Amino acid sequence: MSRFDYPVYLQLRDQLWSWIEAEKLSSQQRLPSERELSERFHTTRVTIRQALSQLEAEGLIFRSNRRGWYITPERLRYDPSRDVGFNRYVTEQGFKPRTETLFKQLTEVSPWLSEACGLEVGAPVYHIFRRRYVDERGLLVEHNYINPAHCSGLLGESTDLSIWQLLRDKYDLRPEHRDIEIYPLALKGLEADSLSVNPGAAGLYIQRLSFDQRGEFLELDREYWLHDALKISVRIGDRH
Amino acid sequence: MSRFDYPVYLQLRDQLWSWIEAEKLSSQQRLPSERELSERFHTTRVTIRQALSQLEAEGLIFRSNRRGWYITPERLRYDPSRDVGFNRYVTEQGFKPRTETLFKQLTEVSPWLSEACGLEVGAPVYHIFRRRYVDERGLLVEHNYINPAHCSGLLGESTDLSIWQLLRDKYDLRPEHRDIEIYPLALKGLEADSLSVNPGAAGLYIQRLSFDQRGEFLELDREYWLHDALKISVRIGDRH
DNA sequence: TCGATAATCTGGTCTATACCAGATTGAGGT
DNA sequence: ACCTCAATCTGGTATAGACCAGATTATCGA
Repeated sequence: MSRFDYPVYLQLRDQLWSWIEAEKLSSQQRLPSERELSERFHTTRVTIRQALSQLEAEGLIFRSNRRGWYITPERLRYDPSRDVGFNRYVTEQGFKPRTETLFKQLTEVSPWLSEACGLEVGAPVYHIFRRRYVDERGLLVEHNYINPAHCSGLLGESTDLSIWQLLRDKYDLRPEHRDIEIYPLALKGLEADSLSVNPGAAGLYIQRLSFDQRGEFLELDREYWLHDALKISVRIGDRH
Repeated sequence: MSRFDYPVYLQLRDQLWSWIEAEKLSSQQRLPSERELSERFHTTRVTIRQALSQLEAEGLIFRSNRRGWYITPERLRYDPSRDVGFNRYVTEQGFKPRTETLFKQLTEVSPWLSEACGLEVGAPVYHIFRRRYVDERGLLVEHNYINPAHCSGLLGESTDLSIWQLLRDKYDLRPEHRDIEIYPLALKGLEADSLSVNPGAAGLYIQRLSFDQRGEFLELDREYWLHDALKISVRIGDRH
């Protein structure tokens, strides 16, 4: 009952999968080099790479720039509708969070940002760019564009923790409603570089546009996640 | 100011992008064959394929099994929290919807389904498997698992339209709350075959677990979308 | 002991070629 | 005008080899 046309790279995929299970490789452990694998499985490097890419697409393994292939950790559960800080929900799930602020600046509203948030082109806006880690693997980068109207001096604060918490506790600002957009995309340019992945790597884009109690634009959040890093989980229509 | 290490396949990507713009190729139009492109751009087929894969990952083009490369249509906007049928919101956006029921059957609750929905293993459950098209491109396949308790005879109805509408109008069943899960995955097996894509093609998984007015399990919906087919758009916390 | 440097290892890119299977096209026969 | 079947075109898979640049490791000198 064997399928004749089952291609070699898929057979290799299966063998690699079994091998990983047998060796009980766990999160963040490294696989042998491509050259070693291609010898061990009697094929060429090109074909072994096809099999590895397959497992990468399936989220079992990931590559780290010119260092090797590693076992992908469990997906992080994430609810973009809840106003809970990154650090908190990562910790809740038993992982170790870390946030790096790559830059923060006061800048001017660009045309596309104006389109999205309603502020006039050229108006002042805070722009924060951060990278977030879980167990020391960089999972996403995030652009925050914040309306400085009611939170001047924000950039003087530490932004390595929750911006949401900062806005609430220090400036009494909280999102009243939000527009959320989610879609798969290819990481490239700044986002790919910041996450040390090759251009074209699969990613997930999450955008949150928040308005405060007054109905004014509060914040635009643009998150670029690795495709294998998260599982979005939302509960809707529950009163509890 | 040229970057020395900008790889050929990314240069080709840029050239192809420009070429597509210049030719004003539009939705669903076909590109020249890989062999022709590799001659035209003075490179090998392997490298041109890398460039094409890049554009595929970015969602500009898609491949149709051994037929060629085509321009990807605009993404469909989709709100999984709204109880609006597929046909309606596709039409609203100016596209042409179509649904194909690939099979429907009364079957038994499997262990993983029991885990998800709370019904006992072996209990009866309706299982419907459908494929959905937009402008004659198959964008997703969908498994519906429905609790037959309050809608016996459902399988006798036509399931090429909205199941949600059927449940509401004929059986007075409506989802009261839902648990939604979303994450990127690789399409494979039945789902990849049904969408005529290669195993490992990037996809988006959307699961909706619905409970009715009584708090009883109503329906489990598992959708497998092409990665470039949709843009999820949700509004949260708005009273309008 | 430490820091700089050289050797080595890794995945990333690229060429050239070959054959296969599914999809499409075209020629011929009715 | 239609069907059939062969030729052809397409992307999919696979081999064998090569060189590059970044990352890591080993070595050597201060």
